[in-house]
Amino acid sequence: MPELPEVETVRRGLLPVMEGQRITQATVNRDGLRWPFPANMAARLSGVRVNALRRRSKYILADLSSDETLLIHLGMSGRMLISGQTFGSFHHDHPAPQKHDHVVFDMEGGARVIFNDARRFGAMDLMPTAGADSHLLLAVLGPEPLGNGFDEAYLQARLRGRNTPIKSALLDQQIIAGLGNIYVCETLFRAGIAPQTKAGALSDGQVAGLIPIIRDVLAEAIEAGGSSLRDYRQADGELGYFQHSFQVYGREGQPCVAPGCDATIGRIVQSGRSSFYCPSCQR
DNA sequence: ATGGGGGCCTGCCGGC
DNA sequence: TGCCGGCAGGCCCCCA
Repeated sequence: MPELPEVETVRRGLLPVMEGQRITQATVNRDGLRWPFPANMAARLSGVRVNALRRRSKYILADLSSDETLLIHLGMSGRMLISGQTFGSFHHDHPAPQKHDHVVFDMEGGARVIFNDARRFGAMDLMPTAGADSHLLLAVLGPEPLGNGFDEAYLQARLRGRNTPIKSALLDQQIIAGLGNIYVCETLFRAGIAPQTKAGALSDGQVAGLIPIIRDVLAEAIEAGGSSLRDYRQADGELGYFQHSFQVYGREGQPCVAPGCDATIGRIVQSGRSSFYCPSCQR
């Protein structure tokens, strides 16, 4: 589902209706998603203010006035749907409840935020804000690709000697946090590196070259409001449009976009995931 | 330690 | 129209 750019887009969409506002009532419609929800989650979320809405990798973190932090993961199909906003004289009414509306936040400003997740691969948890970084799901994550801790020396060190394909290595959240299948495919195309290449076989120059490419791909996707496939929607229900910029993802059998290249985009399966690539441009 | 595969869920799409 | 197989943005867990 949502990779880093989509999660960042969702976070930005939620900011105006959640940050600095109180959750007047949280409604929890099932026991859990991927894992059981923490005890008394609805009560612990009702009546508290959202002091800050942050992102770490593909997780949204809401720091609450109760000194707890709410962790939200969208899994593959999770969406945050917003209603009840007023734009000038236009009021956006709340929609009728939908299948898979698992958690509902009614905000003091009148907005309603609904966590809807058909496949239930998503997750929510609550933890003390003071120890949020040491949460089991967050402590193991590698650096943020758009942050200062992600540089040539780091990535070279992490890939050195690794026998796994570079495709799998870049999907490994412990090496770099936030990339998913789409943006790894697009990154490797731009880098001209075949997805099957062993991570440890890349030259230092090739690894160094990946850094700005990863940053560019992610920044462009955030700028475009993410990518919208079957399940993903921006927080306000609008569609992101980065999917129109895909050069290889989902383009099996179509011509390569590189000038002068007459090859067709191929697809192989690695670790159970589809890798799209140009067999001519990527070596 | 590392790498690969299974499984979790539901929905959608294409083919017959 | 209906059924069935294949596929989907993530990621934990188990096994070799």
